[in-house]
This record gives sequence, structure tokens and C-alpha cells, in this order.
Amino acid sequence: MRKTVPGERHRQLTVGEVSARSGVAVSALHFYEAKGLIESLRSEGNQRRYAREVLRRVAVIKAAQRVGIPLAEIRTALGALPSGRTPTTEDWRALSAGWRADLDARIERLTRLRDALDGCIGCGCLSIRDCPLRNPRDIMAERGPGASTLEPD
Amino acid sequence: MRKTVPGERHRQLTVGEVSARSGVAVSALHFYEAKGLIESLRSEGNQRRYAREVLRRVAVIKAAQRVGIPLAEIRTALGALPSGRTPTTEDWRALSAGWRADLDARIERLTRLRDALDGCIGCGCLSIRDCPLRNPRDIMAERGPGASTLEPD
DNA sequence: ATAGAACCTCAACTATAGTTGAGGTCAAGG
DNA sequence: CCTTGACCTCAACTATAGTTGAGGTTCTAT
Repeated sequence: MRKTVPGERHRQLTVGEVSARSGVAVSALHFYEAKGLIESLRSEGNQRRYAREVLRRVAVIKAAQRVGIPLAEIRTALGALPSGRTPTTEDWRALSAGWRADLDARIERLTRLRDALDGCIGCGCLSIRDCPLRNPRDIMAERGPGASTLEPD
Repeated sequence: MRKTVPGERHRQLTVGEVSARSGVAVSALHFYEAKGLIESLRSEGNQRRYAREVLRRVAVIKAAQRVGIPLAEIRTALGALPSGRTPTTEDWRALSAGWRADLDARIERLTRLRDALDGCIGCGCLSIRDCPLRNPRDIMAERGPGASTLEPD
């Protein structure tokens, strides 16, 4: 049972410590590692040992998830961080700026959807041929053709 | 191969027809039925036959999904429709009004998140103890205690 | 009557994001 | 030294929202 000894600030972290400090379950940390989002060294006895940087990385993962970015994309974004040196504040800033754009797009999409829904509440539609809610093309540009409600009820 | 015969407007629909008219795959229609979102009668030979109302129901399901409502909730909402009579425009209006509130909440949550992210981009945080992105409590009221980043890096 | 499209069921598989449990090992306080 | 909590791997399971395929049946146009 490891106690936090004052002055021991540079020791590597065990998986349990990272879990406690980040609020992420041990199983999730294993999972992130399997998916290539975080890395660990191993002790003599094959136990994970994390550099302190991992805490920020996990924090970034959590933040991105809250923004709605899937893990695969987070992995890619983290992979774009400079290898070799510890990422700087500026590196993290660039990451969040990218996600900010994503977030904007999602907000805009939902807002358009809300406006469409408002129109539908007003007009009592959802049954009418060109209800915006039923013809997503009007709400967002969908990629590919994709069948859509072209016929009336 | 059924052709649409003019004047045959009250015939029940086959699953293929519903699929073609709604843009939803046959497999998905089976799936919705299994989950209790739609219903069908059966022909002599055990094939699905749908009342025309199912088209509107499927349209509502699609609209709700676009708004981000999970199928289980859509099922519940549809279950609240008056049984016996065919739902009126007013019934559908009530449904969409409920989802509108949901949508509003989601937009507000994302907007708060965006503001937090803006702050983080500005201050170069994500590492600082009380970064709003790392302390979701500040962004949205979470239900339950739940571990959170209480310790600094 | 019959070909073939459309339909049926049921099980298995996809993807995402993990959690849970079995069976076994490691490490540190007493 | 030895117990006990923390750790290890790997497989299986959860939930959501379906899709795919096998094997067999029905419908309908010709």
C-alpha cells in the first residue's frame, strides 16, 4: 500500500494511482492503452508504471470525450503530438482548438435541428412531404446519396 | 412484384414498401418491431402487413433519432400516444415538444462546454487544477458523486 | 405451374466504450 | 516471512443500433 510520501514527486505512477487521480477506472486505463491512447513502462514484475505526463493525457482524453470526440479520433489527435519531447502548453492548445471546431459544428447542427423542430411544432407537421425534420438534406449536408423520405405518407 | 396501383391507397403495406418509402432498411424495421417501436399484422403466410400509420411513426422515430433520443426513450414516448385511435396532429406535436426540450438541454450543455473550451484555449489550461473542462461539475450538474479530478497533476 | 423476388426466423457479427470475472502474480507493511 | 491488497492477462459480457447470412417459405407475374 503506497502512501504519498512528501518529496517523492517524481516517482512513476502505478495504474491505481493514475486511476485515483484521474477518476478513470483501471479497466478503462487498460483499455486506453490497448487502443494506443496512452503508454506505460513496466516494472520488473510486469506492472504498469506511468510517467506523470499520463495524467494530462488522460485529462485531455476525458475532455475530448465530453466534447463528443470518439476515441479513435482522440488517438489520432494525440498521435499528432510531437514525439520525443513532452508536449507543451501550445501543443495542447492546438489540440483543443481542433476540437473546438468540431464542437461548433455539432452545436450548429443541433441548432438547425432545433429550428426545424420549432417549425414542425408550429405547423403540426412530421407528416407533410417536405417537413425539414423528415428531409435531413435541408438540415445538414449528408455525405452520399442514401435513401430518404421522398414520398408522402 | 407489387406495383402501386392508382386508387389502391388503403391497402396495407409490405415491409419492403415501408422500407422504400421511409428510407429505413428492412432489417431496421424488424429491429424496431422487436423493440416494440412499431407493430405489424401478419398475412396468411406470416408476412408483415403494416397500416399506413406506420410511415408516420417511422418518420417520427427517425426525427427523434436525429435529435439524439435513444430508441428506448422513443419507445416510451410512442407508448404514451393514445391507444385505440390514430394519433392526431396534436399528439405528434406534444411528442416533438418534449424532444425540443431535450434538444435545448443538449445544445445548452454543448454551449457551456464550448465556453469552457474557449477559456482553456485562452489560458492554455487542461493542466490546471480547476480547469472547467477537467471539472465537469462546473459545466453540467452530474447525477451522483462519481470520481472526478480532484487532485492536480 | 413455376421462376424468382420478396419474405420469414434466428444466430452471429459490426462498431463503440468499456466492465466483470477467473485464475494467477507482485509488492510492501507488520 | 507472509498475508493481503494491488496488479497481471484474457475471455466473456453489457449496452446501443443495427447488419449479414443461412436455410427455408410465400407471393405474384408470366
